[in-house]
Amino acid sequence: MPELPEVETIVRALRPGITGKTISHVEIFWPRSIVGDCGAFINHVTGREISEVFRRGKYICLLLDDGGHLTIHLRMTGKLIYCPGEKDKKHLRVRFLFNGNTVGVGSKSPGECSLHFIDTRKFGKCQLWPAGEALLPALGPDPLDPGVVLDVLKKITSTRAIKTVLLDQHLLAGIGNIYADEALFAARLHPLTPAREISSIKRGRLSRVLPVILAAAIENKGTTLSDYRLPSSSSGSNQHFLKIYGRDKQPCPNCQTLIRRIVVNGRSSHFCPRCQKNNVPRS
DNA sequence: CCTTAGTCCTGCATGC
DNA sequence: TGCATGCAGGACTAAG
Repeated sequence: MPELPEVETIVRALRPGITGKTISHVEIFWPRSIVGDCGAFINHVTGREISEVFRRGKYICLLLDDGGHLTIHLRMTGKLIYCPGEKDKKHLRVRFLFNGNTVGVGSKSPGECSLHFIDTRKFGKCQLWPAGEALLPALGPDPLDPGVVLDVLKKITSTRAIKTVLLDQHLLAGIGNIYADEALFAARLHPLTPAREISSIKRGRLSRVLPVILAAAIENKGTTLSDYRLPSSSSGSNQHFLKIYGRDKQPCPNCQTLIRRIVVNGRSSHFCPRCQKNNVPRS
């Protein structure tokens, strides 16, 4: 599942390839991949030049030359792939064709390239935000911005589990299941710890490790567990460095105690029962 | 304020 | 071997 580091990796790869290019054609193969009316989407987007490519939480954002934005959320299985040929036709949902003066990646002719939005489970969404309309207004601040995580954690008065809070995109934008578990392990916090009961020492610890873990994952070009790929269709390598996520019943890298998996807020959560002690009744 | 269940989907794992 | 079942999961919505 693409989270902040995966989306950041994709944005960095996309930026030199499509900035300054014009969207010459859009083809929609699964209409529900578009938020709102498909015809209006095509009409607005076609002929627009890409002014900027950036990330906001888990959203890939394209600033268009008319001041509007095109956002893409990959959810679980979404991918943006340059010129993948015909082999992924089965899961192709939207195809963007670009032309312009910059050098296309994997393109047949100079300045031209196509970008395929491929999404097995069809949960991903493309959305148009007209000029003047606030972009993603409900999204919280970015956990990579200095001081942000500590500020947010300080303000929490909620009794909700810290795992739930980390996944709440209104509070912090971009953290998903993998990096929430990794950060809680590094901070030695049990996922069910009520957020407002976390001591200032542990709050400090969590706010320190979270940006480091995210930055390291970006360095590794993201975590490829199944679907996630770079636009070149190559894999990330951060999966080799995960310490807790997906390691149910395997020994903790710190103390060899067997890692446990529980469900918090409907999401699977992995933790070490010894390193991540619980103040709360029950494991 | 909060939590839970349902919705969207498909591929893969499980069980008989 | 084949078929049925169920599970995962990000964000949103409705219900309690």
